[in-house]
Amino acid sequence: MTDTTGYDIADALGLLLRRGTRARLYTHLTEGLGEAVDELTYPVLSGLARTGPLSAADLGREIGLDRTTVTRRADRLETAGLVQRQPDPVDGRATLLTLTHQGHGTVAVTRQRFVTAIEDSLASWPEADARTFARGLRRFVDEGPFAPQRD
Amino acid sequence: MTDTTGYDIADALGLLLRRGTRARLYTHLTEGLGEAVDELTYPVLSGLARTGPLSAADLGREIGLDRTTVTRRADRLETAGLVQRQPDPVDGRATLLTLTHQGHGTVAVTRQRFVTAIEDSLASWPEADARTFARGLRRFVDEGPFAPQRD
DNA sequence: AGGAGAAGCGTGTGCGGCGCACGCTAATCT
DNA sequence: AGATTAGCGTGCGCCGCACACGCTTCTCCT
Repeated sequence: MTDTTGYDIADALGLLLRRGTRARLYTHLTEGLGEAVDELTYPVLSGLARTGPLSAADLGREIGLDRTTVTRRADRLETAGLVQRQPDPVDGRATLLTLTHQGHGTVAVTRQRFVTAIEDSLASWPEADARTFARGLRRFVDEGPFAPQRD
Repeated sequence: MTDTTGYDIADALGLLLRRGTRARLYTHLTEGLGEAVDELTYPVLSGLARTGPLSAADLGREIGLDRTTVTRRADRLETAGLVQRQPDPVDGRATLLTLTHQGHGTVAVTRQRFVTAIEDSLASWPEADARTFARGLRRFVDEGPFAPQRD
């Protein structure tokens, strides 16, 4: 019999990467967190959480957006009190984007919601299967064909 | 010790769903297939491949886009010879969007590239592990918290 | 040491994706 | 048959995005 492993994974990933899936996910994760947090601004927020204080240009490189786009999204988040700007003490040209306390809290909430949703869906799995799957997924994503930028 | 399964999966999925990942994937899959096929038009193409001939309105519901957006993307694909319009024989108001022979070919190429990339990245895995992972991923996506629209 | 060029920032502007709203035709329902 | 519903194309307006400009600050070379 022929091996369908690649096709099975392709189907599953295809579904996962669909627009509707992403939209539903964002809607659920950011619900009730204020209108400043949406599918557009969240990557700025979570990028900052990942990297720590960063200039708009650097953050743009990190998340694959133009510097000016990052600036304007950060404007909204700053107005909402989730992000703060401060002059870089080391470089007088640069402005560092930083998460406020509330900003950290917002990221923590969305991340926790994400984890909870995953754990709920894994609740019916034998624990060993769940662990195996988690390890496999991590490996697949980390060394996968299109995951991190290696350049 | 605490269980980190949910966090591991969340991290991996987070990386997978990032903008940059998606962009790199689309770039690779659609390379050299003509400028009509890109991240915007491809969902129309693959949606049609999935469902068969469909009206713009129905296809819009399928892929989560406004009817008019689908119409305009289909215009480009039609110009490029990948999609064809024909009046619905059953409903005089409707226009069915259909893949041309070339359109089917384009979808086949991208899908094959996707499968190949996945299989390449799995080449170093023990075959049993790869199969287990594929089964797990399918299950996770199918019954997962945000996969198919159940409404 | 000082001037040139590079690198940071904000913001004005143009392009393009998106969906609402309009006017139309065809189907359906009473 | 008339009214309502559902399909289509297309003209807007809105907004995300990045390029381009002018400015400040750093860095580097002479």
